[in-house]
Amino acid sequence: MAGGGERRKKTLTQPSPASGRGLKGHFEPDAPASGRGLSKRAEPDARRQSLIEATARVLARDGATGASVRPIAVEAGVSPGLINHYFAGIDALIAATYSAVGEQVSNALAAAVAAAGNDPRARLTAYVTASFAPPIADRALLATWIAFWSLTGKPQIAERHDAIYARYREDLEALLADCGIAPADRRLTAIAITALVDGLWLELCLSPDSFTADEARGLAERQLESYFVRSANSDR
Amino acid sequence: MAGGGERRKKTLTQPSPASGRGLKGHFEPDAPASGRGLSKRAEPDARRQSLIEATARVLARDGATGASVRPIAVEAGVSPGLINHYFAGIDALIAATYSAVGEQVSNALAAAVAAAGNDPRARLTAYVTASFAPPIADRALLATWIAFWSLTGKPQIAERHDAIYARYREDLEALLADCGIAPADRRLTAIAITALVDGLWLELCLSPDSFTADEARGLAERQLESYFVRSANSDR
DNA sequence: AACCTTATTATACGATCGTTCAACAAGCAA
DNA sequence: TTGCTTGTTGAACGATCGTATAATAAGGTT
Repeated sequence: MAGGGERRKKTLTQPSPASGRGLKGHFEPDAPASGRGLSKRAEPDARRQSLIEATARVLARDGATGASVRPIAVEAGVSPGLINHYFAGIDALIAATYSAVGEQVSNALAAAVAAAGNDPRARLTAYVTASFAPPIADRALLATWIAFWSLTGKPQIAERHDAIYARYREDLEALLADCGIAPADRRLTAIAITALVDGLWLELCLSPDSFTADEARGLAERQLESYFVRSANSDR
Repeated sequence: MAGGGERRKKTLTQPSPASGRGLKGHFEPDAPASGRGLSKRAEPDARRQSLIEATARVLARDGATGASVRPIAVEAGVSPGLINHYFAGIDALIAATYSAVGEQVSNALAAAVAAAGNDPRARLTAYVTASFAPPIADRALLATWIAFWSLTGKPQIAERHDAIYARYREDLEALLADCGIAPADRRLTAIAITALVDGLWLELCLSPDSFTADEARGLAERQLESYFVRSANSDR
């Protein structure tokens, strides 16, 4: 919508006085911004990934309001124009970051399950309580997540949200199945557990003084127990 | 750095063609924005209230990103400068709106409880399930709430959040007490119920296709039951 | 009437927003 | 070497952000 299309012919024809190399001067000669190297002519995939990671860091640090083109470019050690070379716009970059962060969270949960051994109940508990320990229980991750929620008005972002949450519930349903929860109960049980965990996680990050991570873990475990008690009663 | 600061001198020196009264032109002559009258020299308290309500409407419509001075002023049928006359800044206005909307929600829940009659269990159920019906279960209200969450980095907003949630849990604890939940259990029970309801409410508003309001209500009711079953067992 | 107080408007400022684009630079092919 | 492709820069645009402020308008007091 912004930016014209014809005015440039005259304006920029004469080269600007000091535009030899540009960016370099603002940073350490070869290590831009925050440690990421990648200063020149990166592999397209690596550059895309680096931009996504920079966006995630900015979202975690400054939330939705701070995640604008220039700060992200600075964080990535790159000029602002480059973002539009790799992504259709800032919204597309943020959407891609949503998917990437969602994947990371998913991996962290999977790791917690894997570390729990082979007992189905232990694996389920691990999956559920992982949200109350690092790296999930993290104020910065919540800020990132809220930023995504605040953008679900755009269909592009809403799609990612649905996909990420659907997968979360799918994983949970599989774990419930391994624990012997009846197929007809799995869907709603997964929804309830997801909601409880989300709500506890949200409030735990938002105002950590109202209860502790241990209390949250205890509440989630009790909720799980109640499903098995009920299931045992109705099965018999 | 961009845009320059010198070109404006010319651009804006001549007043915009139709700026006798300014805002008026966009709307009905004497009923600015959305029905609020109050066009000139209002009582300070009424004006403050009208600005807060306009902010709430804009937050509901456009979320956190859209809640900036000018759109709010348009919604209130007022010039942008007036906002800084009544509030220390846009952040203060939004904080005040948080309190006001929190109060409204609180009132809506109280009304649901009052409508439920005298049976303590019915009153508790009404309080809990009111979140899955209008006016609470509303995409626009969620957008408002997410906007507040996204600002909890600022201490001013975080305080309001803590106060609002503390009150929510207090009310819930009182209802639990009426239902005979042991004093020692009330705090954590209230936290768990709040979390479940919040999580269900969040996802119900965010992606309404994953489950229905009725299902959410059913899940919340079952959770309540489980607390009474447990309590009955341990009491006897 | 003249005066004072204050609600309100309208405009301006400097900063920053997302996007565009001509120019520069790096690597590869011929 | 010369060309060609393309990653990359830096500057500019128009829009909009939050805030400040001089001028105007309204109401009340004397």
